This record gives sequence, structure tokens and C-alpha cells, in this order.
Amino acid sequence: LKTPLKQAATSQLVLTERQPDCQPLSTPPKAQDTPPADPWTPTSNLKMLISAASPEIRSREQRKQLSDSSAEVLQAKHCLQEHLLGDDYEKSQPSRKEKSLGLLCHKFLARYPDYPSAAQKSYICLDEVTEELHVERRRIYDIVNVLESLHMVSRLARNRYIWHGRHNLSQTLQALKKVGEENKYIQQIQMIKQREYEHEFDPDGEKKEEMASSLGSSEQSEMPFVELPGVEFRAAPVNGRKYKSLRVMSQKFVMLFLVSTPQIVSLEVAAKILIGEDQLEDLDKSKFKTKIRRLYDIANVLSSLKLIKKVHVTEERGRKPAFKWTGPEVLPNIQDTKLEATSTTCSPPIPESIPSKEHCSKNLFPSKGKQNFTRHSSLIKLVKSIENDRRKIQSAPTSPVKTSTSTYQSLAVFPSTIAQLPALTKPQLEGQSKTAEEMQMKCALSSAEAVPKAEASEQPAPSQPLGVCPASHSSASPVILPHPHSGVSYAIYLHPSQAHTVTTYSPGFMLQPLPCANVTGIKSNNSKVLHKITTEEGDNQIATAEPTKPLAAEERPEMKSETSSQRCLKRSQALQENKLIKRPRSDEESLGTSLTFFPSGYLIPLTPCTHGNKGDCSNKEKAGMCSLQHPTYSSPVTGVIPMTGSELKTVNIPAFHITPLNIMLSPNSIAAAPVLSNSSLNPNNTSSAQNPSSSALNFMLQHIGLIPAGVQVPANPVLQHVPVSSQPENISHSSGNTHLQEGKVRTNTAPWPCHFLSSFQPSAPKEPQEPQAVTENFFRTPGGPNSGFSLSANSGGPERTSQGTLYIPQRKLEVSED
DNA sequence: ATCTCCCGCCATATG
DNA sequence: CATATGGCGGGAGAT
Repeated sequence: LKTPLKQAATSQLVLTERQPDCQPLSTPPKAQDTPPADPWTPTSNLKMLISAASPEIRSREQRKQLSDSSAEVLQAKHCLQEHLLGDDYEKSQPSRKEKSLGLLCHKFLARYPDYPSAAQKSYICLDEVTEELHVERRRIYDIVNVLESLHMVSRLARNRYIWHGRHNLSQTLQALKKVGEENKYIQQIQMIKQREYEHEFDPDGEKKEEMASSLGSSEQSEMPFVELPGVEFRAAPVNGRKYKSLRVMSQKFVMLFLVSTPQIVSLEVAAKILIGEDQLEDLDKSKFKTKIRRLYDIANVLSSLKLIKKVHVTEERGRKPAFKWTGPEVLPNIQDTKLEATSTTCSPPIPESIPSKEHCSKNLFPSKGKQNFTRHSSLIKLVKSIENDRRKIQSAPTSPVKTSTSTYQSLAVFPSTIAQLPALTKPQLEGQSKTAEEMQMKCALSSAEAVPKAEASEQPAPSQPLGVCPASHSSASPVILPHPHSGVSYAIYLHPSQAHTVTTYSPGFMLQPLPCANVTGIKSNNSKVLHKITTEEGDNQIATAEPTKPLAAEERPEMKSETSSQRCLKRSQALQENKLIKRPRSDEESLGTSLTFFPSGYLIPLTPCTHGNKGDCSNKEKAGMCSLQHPTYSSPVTGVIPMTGSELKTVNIPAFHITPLNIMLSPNSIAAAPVLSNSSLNPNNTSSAQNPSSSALNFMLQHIGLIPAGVQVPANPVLQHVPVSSQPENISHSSGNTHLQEGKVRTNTAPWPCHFLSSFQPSAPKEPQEPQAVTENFFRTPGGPNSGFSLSANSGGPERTSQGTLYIPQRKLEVSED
């Protein structure tokens, strides 16, 4: 009944018959032999394949970027040709390839338009499909399940599905990305990689890996199927529960791509994460194998959708299969207010009333095993965290700012936010340049409001140099970055010289959150249960002030913090608390600097602006503050921004301790980093601001992604102290840089860092193509003990500063196309 | 040998 | 109860 719409001018239309009745277009060569020859004779197949591939081929002309799928198709085509040529006599068995899920999926997809018109929905009848495509039903389920996970289809009833095409795709991806971030997949990935090379042969080694647990619930592997609000949900009955593993697995798999920076995920890592559940390290061999099998199934379908393509990652261990995301970039959802595309994780509403554990449990662990949830520790954690949050919220009603007694904690994890840099649109930038200062203020303050619009529009051309900002100031140019999650943006000052280099950011690193469990960021968003976790980046990093703790905070009463991300909260309720706090007056003058808290957890000083007025602005800025329960804990992150202008000052964040880092920085590097000299914000803690440059650098590195994956700064030695030798080589060794290369073409995934590095490293080659080398050198550089720095934000004093190590787990890997 | 992953048994869910 | 779904893992083709 559905007629192909003209819209997708692509091959689809051309391909094969959509109409059930349609005869095979091509002449059915008598092929029909002994075996149950399928209607899809080689000829017809060939035809289809060719037509399917042709567009690709065409486009591929100049582009080396041939998609895997096209390659796949071509390959298949060749096979078929051979067969044909080779002859008719026996098309030997279809040869496995012809039966591949990927091919089957192509056929399947060919039947439906990418973007079916709303008016006419396409229905899918499994019986028809299986018959037409000539495959066992079982296979169709594999395809459909994956498509369901992307909301490209949804089940209506037995044997009946609706085809949505790619209409929901972007929304789905957005939702998945969000959930993925909430899940801290980035960290999980890091963790896995780290432990992997850390000591694989180390017998007992894994003990510490419990960090996962320390993280909170890093293994919330149990997440229900992510639903899309808008998407037809009908047939409530039909939708039944059943947590469909393939579906969920597929979503998780996709999430991994969306959150990781080089958007490349190796099967191995994916499998481990997906297995996740009880982090029983028993890498159950068989379980692992099974997982891998499933992943291949999923990957085949995703490949057919052209969302990913197969590549190989080469590490010291050899090359491992991996996949690279080739789908659309997913922007942070800006208008989340409306859509609650989110996981159904916890019962949807969970109004403020009691989020009973049971309730959650059910949702989290759908019908599956009855006893299932009993055994999942994650569940318990989750519940606890929820309660905790709730408690916090209630207890700390309106005054996040307990100045005198609170401690700020930084949110350790840096979201993949910066990744969004590319999202900056020209308009934005331009706007910036005009009234740089004003803009800053606005951004800082109202953040969300001011900026978001622009990026809402589709992705700007990524090609454009992201961070470029017209240097309006001689000294520094502010760039406003949208905050991914909340839509809040923050500003970063870039040195003019560097501005042009900013491009990409790699979120890979992770910071070790504080051990203390109680720290909770007040989540504006109650509904999101998952990321309750302490350090999160989630969308908003709001820190709550803890009443009990006396902290450095008092020093600067003027800084009131407001939570930033409110806007994104679905639940407004959380809001009030933040909003309430108005910051009184600030006497920036006294300090000479106004501070701004950024959602990311970093403190960025907005200067009183030389030119602008901004004075009052400072007050309003959104602030994210966290409270620490225990003074002892230090927060892992440091947030300092490099600034050049003399007028700018660097600020130190109270409560942040930067423990000695082992990263070796060359003197040059440091020198190169434009940093303001110490900020004397906090008179009290003299020590805290000791090494501004270091902190600044640290900040930069982190944001930039130089310190990619896995930077951890264990706050609590006890919990997990990652021993890192101070020797440069260690680091360099472990931190091999990522070497990406696709086929011959090296993907320049993170151009920015490279440039950045090179700027620091005089000797380093400027060519973008040798990023790793550069990086490596960078880290290698003898820094001497001095390079390590520590910064303690805590009210200076007696508080003990915990020490941590900056750990850079990166490995060398090479990605190549098959 | 390793990578892929097809095939289809069979437990469950659905109606 | 008959089917529709879909978890799962053996084992074979592809490399």
C-alpha cells in the first residue's frame, strides 16, 4: 500500500520492489534449482546491489570516504558477478556472504523510504518480508530489533511493525547520547582500557578496579530501553515489557559511539561494557563470545544504515576489530525542556513523592527475571543515590550557598561538552566578536538563554575552525561554548594566537571522583536517576553546599553560586533551589575579579572586563557548586583558565585540590601557556593559588583534550591510588598517543590538540598528521618535579590535601580500515 | 588460527 | 495452546 515517496531520491526507490506483489523485476533466470532457490536470483540481487551501490560509487568518486556499506555492497556485487560469470551452473551456495545480515538488511531497507511521509505510514508485515526476502524469520527479527532500538520502526502487533524511517533518528541519537553521558560511558571505557593494559597479566590486579563501584554506579549497565517520547507508543499492550536485550544492547552500543571521542569503539570494549552488569571480572569467556556475536549482528545492521563502519584498531596487542561512527553528529539537545526524550529508566514521573525503590526497580529491571533486581548492586546504588538526592534537595532547600560552611567540590567529570565546539556557528562567533564582553556576560549568566539558539540549528559546518574567534580583544578572545547537556554555555578565553587552533576536543579523560559517596550534586533533574553519581558531568554540575562543612567558601561570600543548568531540567522543582539564591552584591573590586562558576564545574573568571561593563553581571553568573561532605576530600579537578590579558585573572577554585601531577611538562609548554599570574582571589588560601600556571595548564589540557582519556586524579589515596611513577617514561609509555589512521588517510580526529601541542613544543613537527608524535613528546618532556603542581583550593589551611596522581592511560592505537 | 557471524534450537512472550 | 519473539552458542566460511 505504501508507495515510495519521491523524497528519498536515493537508491532506495530504485531498488527492488516494494510492492509485495511485484514480481521480481529482473527476469528470474531459471535459477530456481534444486535448492530452494530464492526469488532473489543472483540477477535480481545484483541489480539491486548495483543500484544501491551506484549512488555511493558516484559520490565516492572523489571521496575516498567510501562508506563501508558501499564497500560491502560492492564486494557483494563482485561476488555475485563472479557467480554469474563463473557461471550459471551452480551458483554454489549463496556463499555465506550472500546471506549476511548486512546484505539482508540492505534488502530490507531498500523496501522502505528513509523518510516516509507522515501521511502514509509504511507497515511492515513480517510474513511478507520473510517471504520476499527469503530468509528465516529469525533473521528479520535481528534487523527489526536493531531498527527498533533506533526507533526507525516500532511494533504494532504480532507480525506487524510500522516503519518510521529516519525521522526519529536524530532525536533518538540525541536521547541516546544523553543517556550515554549520564551513564558515564566515557569513564567506563577508560576504565576498561586502563585495566586492560594496566596489568593484564597481573593476577590479582583487578582488585582496585572496584573503582567502578567507587564511582558510584558506573556500571549501571541495566538501563531500560530508551524510549522516545514523541514516537508512537501506541499499542500499549503490544509494547509490553520485555527488555529485549538486542534492542538495549544496540542502544548501548550506539551510545558508546556517541559519547566517545574518537567515535571509534572496539568490539572488545563494547562487549565488556555491555556485559557490564556485575562487574564480576570473570570475563566469562563464553559470555564474552556471545556478546561479541551479538555485536556483530548489531553492527551489521548499523553498518547497513551507514551509521558505522568497520575499522581496525591496532595496539600493541595487535589489531582488534572496531567500528567507527559515520552517522550524523549528534548535538546536545538543546530544547530538552519539551521533549523528554529520555530513558524510561526510572518511572517516568517519579514525582517528588517517593521514588520508592520498588518502583524504580521495576522500571529499571523490567520484567525480566523476577529476582533479577535483587542481585544487582547497581540497583541498590541507584536507589540510594536517588534517595540521597532527594534528601539533599530537601535538606538543602534554597540555599545552595552556605558560604560559610560549605565546601565546593568540583565535579570531576568533564563532559564531552567541548566536543561540541564544532557546533559553534558563525553567527555565534560573530556575535561574539561584536560585543565580546557583553556576550560573555550573558553567556555566563544566563548561559542557556543567550546562546543556545544558534546551535540549535543543525550542525554548522564542522570544517570551519571551531574555536576561531575574532579577536576583538587584543589580549584575549572569549569564546562561548555551549554546554552540551544543559544547553548552558560557558566561555573560555583563548589566546588570540591559539584561537585559530581550537577545533576539537577530546573528552576521553576522566577524573576520578571523590571517594566520598555523599557528595551529591544536586541534580536539578530528579527524573534522571542514573547520573546521580557524584561527580558528574551530567548536565549540570551543580554543587550543593553542605551545611555542615565549614569551608573556604566563606571567604568569598560574594560569590554566590547559582546553579547553572536549570534550564534543562525537566523537573522544575529542582530548580527553585538554585534560582533562589541570588547573589548579593559582589565586591569584585575588592577581589579585583569576578568569578563565575561554570556548569562544567570549572570556575572561570570573567574579568571585570576592561571594556565592558560587566560588573553586575558577575553576580548573576551561573554557578555550579558542589559541596563536599568531608573537608578531607579533595576534588579532582582544577579549573583554571588560561588567559592572556593582564587584566584577566585566574581564579582558583576553592575546594579543589590539584594534587601533584605526574605529567611532565616541558618548561616550554608551560611558558607557552598563556596564563595569568596568580589570582589572588582567595587571600586566605595562599597556597591554593600557588601555581596558577599549572592549574591553568591543567585546565587547558583537560578541556582541550590533551589529557585525554583517563586522566584521573584520585582524590583519595586510600581508595585508589594509582601509582604512577614520576618517571616520564612511564607515562609516555602508557600514554601512547592515539594514532588514528584510516587506511592511508589519517583521520584527523583531534586536530586541535595537535596544534595546540605543537605550539607548545617548538621542536614538534607542525604537521597535523603526526599528532601522536607530538603528543608523546609533550608528555615525555622532562618536567622535573616542578612540573607537578598542586593546587589546593580548600580553604587553605590545615586541611590536608590529598594527593593524587594524574594518570594518563592512553594507549597507542591505530585505526585502519579494513 | 582468528575473525565473522549464520543457523536454528529452544525458552519465553503473546494472543 | 499455537505462534511469535528472540536468547544463545555451535560451528563453519572467510581471511
